[in-house]
Amino acid sequence: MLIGELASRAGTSTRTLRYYEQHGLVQADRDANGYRQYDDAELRVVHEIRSLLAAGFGLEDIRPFVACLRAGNESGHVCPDSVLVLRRKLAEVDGFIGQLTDLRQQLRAQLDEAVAHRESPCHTQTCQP
Amino acid sequence: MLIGELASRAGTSTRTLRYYEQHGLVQADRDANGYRQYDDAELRVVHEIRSLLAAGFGLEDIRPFVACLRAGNESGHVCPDSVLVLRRKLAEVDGFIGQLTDLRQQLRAQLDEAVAHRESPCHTQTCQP
DNA sequence: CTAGGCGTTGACACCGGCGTCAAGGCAACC
DNA sequence: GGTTGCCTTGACGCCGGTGTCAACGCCTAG
Repeated sequence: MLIGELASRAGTSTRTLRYYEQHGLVQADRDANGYRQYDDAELRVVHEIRSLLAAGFGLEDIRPFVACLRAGNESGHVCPDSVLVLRRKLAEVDGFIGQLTDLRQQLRAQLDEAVAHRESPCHTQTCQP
Repeated sequence: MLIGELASRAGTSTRTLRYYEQHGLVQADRDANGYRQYDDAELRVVHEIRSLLAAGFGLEDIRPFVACLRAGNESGHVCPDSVLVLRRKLAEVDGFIGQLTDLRQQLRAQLDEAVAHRESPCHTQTCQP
């Protein structure tokens, strides 16, 4: 399979595939003319990468998942290294949710305050005399 | 007040202040020699910008808050335009929290799955014969 | 032979809020 | 006059994943 076919089958671009290869995530043999030749298994790898990226992982984090797939597992998530990354990400997400929840509180408070303020004697930009 | 003093009083850098000015958020008069001369009120403006940035707003979003302060209000949050931005941001944050919550669910599920998998016959990278 | 459709590498652009360095002017003190 | 320390503008770098263009090679069909 050439790069264009893999790209369209994976729903992405050739640019993207070359980028993944450059970062050691996707592998390709070369034809005599220098064209990349892809194994069918690479399609799965690319799908794994795409879904993890969509979930907010970075390429570095994705590496162990790909290695896990290449090691012959049905899923990229079952290897110890992948699990470590999953745990770390879970913690990150929890922290992030916490921050956003705090922020949400503040925003609500400021909104309420602003609304309350509007009922008091005029202080706003658009007050009419 | 010169730029260095404002920077240290506001806990930021001169680069940052010039950047804000370039984007129309901070204002300065000029001395005869071209030096920026800041009004005391600008310190407050810079503080407002810093805290909103820290809360995750972008410079564009911050503009109305600064305008509100300049209009003589005690808080930058009380003007209609600011309130619009606050509402929009609140909605964004809610959406984001929702996405992260979904993601969290998926991560938990994948972790649990991986752990369950490890108890079944060996499929992982590091299995010993 | 030529056109066009695929492949190759290399490099710039983007976004946003700065850090950081360059090359120079101004002020004040020794 | 020289040093030090502030100021000025301008410009590149970063981060990450990708779009996009350039300039070129390969292959096939008409």
